[in-house]
Amino acid sequence: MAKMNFQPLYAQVRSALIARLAAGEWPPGAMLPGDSMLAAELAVSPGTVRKAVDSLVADGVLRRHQGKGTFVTEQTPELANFHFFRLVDGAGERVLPETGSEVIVTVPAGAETARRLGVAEGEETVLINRVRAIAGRPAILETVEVAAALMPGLEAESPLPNALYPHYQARHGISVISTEDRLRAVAADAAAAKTLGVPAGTPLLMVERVAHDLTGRAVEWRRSRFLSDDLAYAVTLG
Amino acid sequence: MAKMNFQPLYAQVRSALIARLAAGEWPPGAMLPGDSMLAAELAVSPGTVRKAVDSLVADGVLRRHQGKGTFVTEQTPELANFHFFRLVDGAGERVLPETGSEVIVTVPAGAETARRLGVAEGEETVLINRVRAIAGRPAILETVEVAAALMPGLEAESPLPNALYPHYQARHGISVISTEDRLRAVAADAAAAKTLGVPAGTPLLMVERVAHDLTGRAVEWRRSRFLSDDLAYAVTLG
DNA sequence: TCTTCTAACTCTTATATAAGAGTTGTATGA
DNA sequence: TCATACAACTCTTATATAAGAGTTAGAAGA
Repeated sequence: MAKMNFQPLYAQVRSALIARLAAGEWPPGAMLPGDSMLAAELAVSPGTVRKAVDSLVADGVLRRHQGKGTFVTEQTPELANFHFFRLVDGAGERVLPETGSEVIVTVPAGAETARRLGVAEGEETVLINRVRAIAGRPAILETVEVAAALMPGLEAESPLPNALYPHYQARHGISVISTEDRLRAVAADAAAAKTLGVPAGTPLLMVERVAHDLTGRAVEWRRSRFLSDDLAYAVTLG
Repeated sequence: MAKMNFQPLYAQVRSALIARLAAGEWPPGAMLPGDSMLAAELAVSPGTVRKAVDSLVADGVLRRHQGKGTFVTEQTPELANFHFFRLVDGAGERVLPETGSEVIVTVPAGAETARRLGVAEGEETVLINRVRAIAGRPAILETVEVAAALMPGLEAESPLPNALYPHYQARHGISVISTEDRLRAVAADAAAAKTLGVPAGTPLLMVERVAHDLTGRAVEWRRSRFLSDDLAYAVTLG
């Protein structure tokens, strides 16, 4: 029976768990102590632990398996594609991108990048330019920016895998759990048109994304342009 | 201590509540019996009722107010705009549309409309064509289709309010609680370009949407085209 | 009449307990 | 050695209880 200072107990337990997860006490894929074990350790009732863990499961940070235990969600290409890659074809079936060309450079952060990532302007940033293909046809132009200090050595890790979030987690301990996406329609400029093999001015679906980790920190700023004649970005609002 | 046949008890309670809500036993804005009252009525424990109601609150069907009670969510223009209208301006601030012209006709359902709405091809459908403005400038072209049988008299209710979902609920007892949106980039055709005051071929953000009510039924098929030079569709994935 | 206090109701948080169901490793027996 | 049974652990579901906090209406007093 701990007293509640500012937040309810279960929210405090949740915060404590997030802190320990962020500190790496339980790496991705690891099993947490059982509910009753955690409850004893934190001196709260099992029901309160369960409520806190439930919220982390809802956020995708943890997952439970009856009879086995509670585990830290491990980013996999499948999971990342299912959760954060929303493209479907004309029939509504999900499509997966294939790797194309890739150029990685380190540059000082521009004004917008600095604002999106919450770093100082001019700070070192790794910039990744990729072309990705759908069904063998170049269809996605992607620009990814990450603070260099956050993921040291990223520039040297080329070629990067198709799904970046599992890579961030496995190599840099950064777990992306949510994104803020903003979608617009833009016209293909000359360079984009040439790369995608379409006329200049062709409408492209632009997705601007800021990705956040489990502490809420912005960790990636990404702009993707999609050839959307047969592709669409699908999302459910509820 | 009822035995669980197929589903856990709390899921059965949830289904029972949905059925009674869909039957109109508690109209929008009405207050439900208290948790303990419902528990006694359904012969389950208060904790089980709470779990069922919690899930309906999470789905936006109900909302709780400490000290007051649990209420059926009432669609309001504010709520509908906040939940289902995702446009933001360049600064990330939400924008609200203004009403423009509107044309309503009744037509037989085409193949795609029939498929989206789950009705037979050729069935009577109310078709609404609207132009909506942002900051005084025509910026949205919208085509809305609804099965005529679902909302009798809709055609005669012109002019319709800006937010349609509150109108569906208030006048036809249809509560939209989720949508499936698909976004693409398209080029403005001659007619669209003229209406929006831009050159033909200007990229437009196309949002195709199927709206569902609390029983999961498809109730509206909508296509909106947005002038997205200063506007974007914002969504959070988590 | 008006203000204040109280009672009764609501949801919220927290605890304790128990039985069911799925998984895994170990001990037992053939 | 091998197969089976069991024990110990996990999450899941369900119940019961209690105290805290917010709201509202009405009773009591000035």
